[in-house]
Amino acid sequence: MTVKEPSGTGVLRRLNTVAVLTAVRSAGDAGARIAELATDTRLTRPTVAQAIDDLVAGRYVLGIAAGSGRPTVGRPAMRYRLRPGLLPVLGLDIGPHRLSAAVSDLQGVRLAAADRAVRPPRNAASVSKQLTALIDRVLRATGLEQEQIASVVAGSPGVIEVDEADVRMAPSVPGWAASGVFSALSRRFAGRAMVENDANLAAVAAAAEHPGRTLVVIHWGERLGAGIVIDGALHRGAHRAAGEIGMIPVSAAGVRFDDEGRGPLEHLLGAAGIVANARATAEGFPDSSLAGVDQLTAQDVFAAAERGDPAAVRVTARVARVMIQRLAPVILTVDPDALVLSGGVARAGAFLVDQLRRELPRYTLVPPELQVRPDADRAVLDGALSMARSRAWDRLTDQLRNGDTGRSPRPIPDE
Amino acid sequence: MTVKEPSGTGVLRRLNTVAVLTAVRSAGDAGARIAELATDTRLTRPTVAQAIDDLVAGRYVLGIAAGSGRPTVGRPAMRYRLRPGLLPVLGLDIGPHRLSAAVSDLQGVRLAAADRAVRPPRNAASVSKQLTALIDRVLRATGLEQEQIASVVAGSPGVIEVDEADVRMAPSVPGWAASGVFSALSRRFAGRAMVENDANLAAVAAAAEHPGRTLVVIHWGERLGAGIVIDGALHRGAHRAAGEIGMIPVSAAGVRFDDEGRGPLEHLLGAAGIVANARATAEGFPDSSLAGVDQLTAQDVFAAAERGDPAAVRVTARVARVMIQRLAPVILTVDPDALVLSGGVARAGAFLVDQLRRELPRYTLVPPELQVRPDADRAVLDGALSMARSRAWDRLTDQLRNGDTGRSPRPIPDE
DNA sequence: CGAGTTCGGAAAGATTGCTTCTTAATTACC
DNA sequence: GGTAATTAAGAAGCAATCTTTCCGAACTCG
Repeated sequence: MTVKEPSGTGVLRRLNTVAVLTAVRSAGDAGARIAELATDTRLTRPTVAQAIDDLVAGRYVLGIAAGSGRPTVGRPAMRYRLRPGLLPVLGLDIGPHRLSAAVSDLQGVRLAAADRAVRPPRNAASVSKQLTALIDRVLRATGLEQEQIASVVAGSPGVIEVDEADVRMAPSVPGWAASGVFSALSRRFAGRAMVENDANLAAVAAAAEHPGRTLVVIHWGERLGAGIVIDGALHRGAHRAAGEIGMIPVSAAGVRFDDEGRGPLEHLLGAAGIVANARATAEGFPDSSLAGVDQLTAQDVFAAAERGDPAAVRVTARVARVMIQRLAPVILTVDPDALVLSGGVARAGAFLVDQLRRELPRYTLVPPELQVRPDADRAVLDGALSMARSRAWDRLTDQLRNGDTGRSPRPIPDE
Repeated sequence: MTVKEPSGTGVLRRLNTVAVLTAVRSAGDAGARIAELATDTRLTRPTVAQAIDDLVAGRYVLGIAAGSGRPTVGRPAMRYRLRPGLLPVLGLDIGPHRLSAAVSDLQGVRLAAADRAVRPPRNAASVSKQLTALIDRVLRATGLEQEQIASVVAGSPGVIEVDEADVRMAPSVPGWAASGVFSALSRRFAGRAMVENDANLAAVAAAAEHPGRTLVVIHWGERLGAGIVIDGALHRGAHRAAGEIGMIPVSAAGVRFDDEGRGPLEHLLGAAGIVANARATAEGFPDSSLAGVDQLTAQDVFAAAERGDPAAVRVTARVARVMIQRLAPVILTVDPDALVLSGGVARAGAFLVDQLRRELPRYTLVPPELQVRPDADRAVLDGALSMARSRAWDRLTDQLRNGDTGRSPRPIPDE
């Protein structure tokens, strides 16, 4: 709708401004001197200085007097860094049992965080209300208005389909009315909110630690999903259904959902499936510590295996073998640098992981490295923040690239 | 090693020149008028004219006088198109039984093609010699010197590993000494030659017909492999081993190679496996047309199934079911727009394809469209040419973007 | 053959980045 | 404590580019 878009020497200036801003960003908290930015961007010093002036005027960049420490000869240089608090973003983890929220700025500094259990009823209206209260709480903690939030990303289980700002969920977590929650969210943060599969967000969190690599990130807990990262970028698939490994068929029956809406492999290897397996196996081992236990969790099974309990060892070994066997086609297809284990099972302990490592070479051509993310329960929230930061950054650079030089009007609201 | 690289207003000009060249390219054979290019590139007419002058001087672009047809009011405009014959590239398909070669220009016009059977012995020296003769033949047919070939891409079965211009082949096609062949090739076309897995090249050929889409391209014949195309780009994997679906394990035994170097699924569903399966099944059907046949091929089995032969129907249905069942994890992982069938089996006939289509929804969450490429045997060569063109184009635009404006020196050798 | 239309070329104006020179601020050394 | 050395920052002149604008060229239509 722009009336006209002349692309004269102005584009060059804007391009250079973005290049300088990018260089400033990658300099991190310590900031960078103009001379350093000049070599990084392959621009000359006066050009960089010009761009920096604009960026400082636009309140994107902060100049810090040399003063502190670092003894050098010559006149001390000003250093420039991204303004702390620039582009605050909101990340959400909307699980069936727990809601988490956090705010960070573009540099990744966490400004506030909060979480709470989901109280019944779990219908859309109720959950939406609880989420709103949680968001209010974190915003109040940061002192930010919701208009200042540059981007919002929410994670939730299930296949997420987006149709013109409306969100539907494919079968998963029965009764889990995420759809209504998300439409409320996108009303509140118009144009800035998006939803993403929780396994995908866990993958984004892992991708942030392996920039540019190719990963298969297994989100393994009550449910089972995978996030596929190709050369550092999340792969969503043509229908936003990539990585749905919980649906992998394990028999000729094909894809069926169990009573809880779980796919075949998810049914077999999800936490519930592992417990069921353990119960059945324990019957043959009367003196196993698993026998006759009432409240059994997958954690208990893995812990018992690590202690050497024979039934638990048997179950765990079988789980590992089946998992790798069924995962083999995924690994052969993607050929990742690493296989990352996230989700609740990632805290399972060494025995399961050792078993997985042992089985990997048997079923794959080029076994990837197996890594475990211990902070599994924070992965989704971390990924949401990471993705929100990316989106905010992309929008900012796009803005600067075409039109808004950042120097004159359009003041950024103060913190 | 460039002494210095100032990036003044010159970069802007080079950027615009590339933009104009890209617009000219996408205009195709008909060419485009300067005014059209101006709107396409969002540049002004004088700027485009300037760039066109440079490009014509650099012999990248050809101006064609309006003359022919197309009656319009006003002064007829010059039209500009890529110079025919610009950046000739060589594509090769180096199979165990047959060598194919073709030359095309950047626009995809095929300038020459030739192929020949591989004569024994099939060692590196012998095959290399035969390939050299074939290349000489196509080059002679085009009248080009080998220095004028802008890029060479060769396809061959097997996992291909490149180490500093040296090529090794992972186990596949025993005795198939492609390694030596490729090092000879890269000596001849220094810096311009590369090798690629044949399944990957078939995928590239399919990708060219579905720009920007996500595809799983099954290369199914004597051997079994897949090429993964993500958003239009070939995905090679971290170890260049992506899409090796022939290695998918079909039993707890894991990945084993048979006597012919085939992986488990390849052993089961490759052409040889299908024939073996048919032989075994036919024993229970004495009046089947497959019973007692000496020289049986997979083609024969599928043709018989189409005629309604009960043994053949049974075998084909089973093949289809096993294939989709084993392919399900791949599809669930990638979530492609389409599943493309290429290779010899793609000519199998309607019955197999129908069976495959029928099984797809049973084993996948979002069944992709199943497409068949009938020109399966040309797919590898087409893909090689397509990839070679991409590489030549990328190198050209890179050159133009930094340094070589294309206007003054550096004359392109005449056709 | 003239009016209308579109294309192609050229000159003037404006913006940008580069080069170079000069001034400023700090440390090292005598 | 003063001077030399060193590095940073600012300013002016220059070269290159794109844009705007104008005018001639070429062709069709009536």
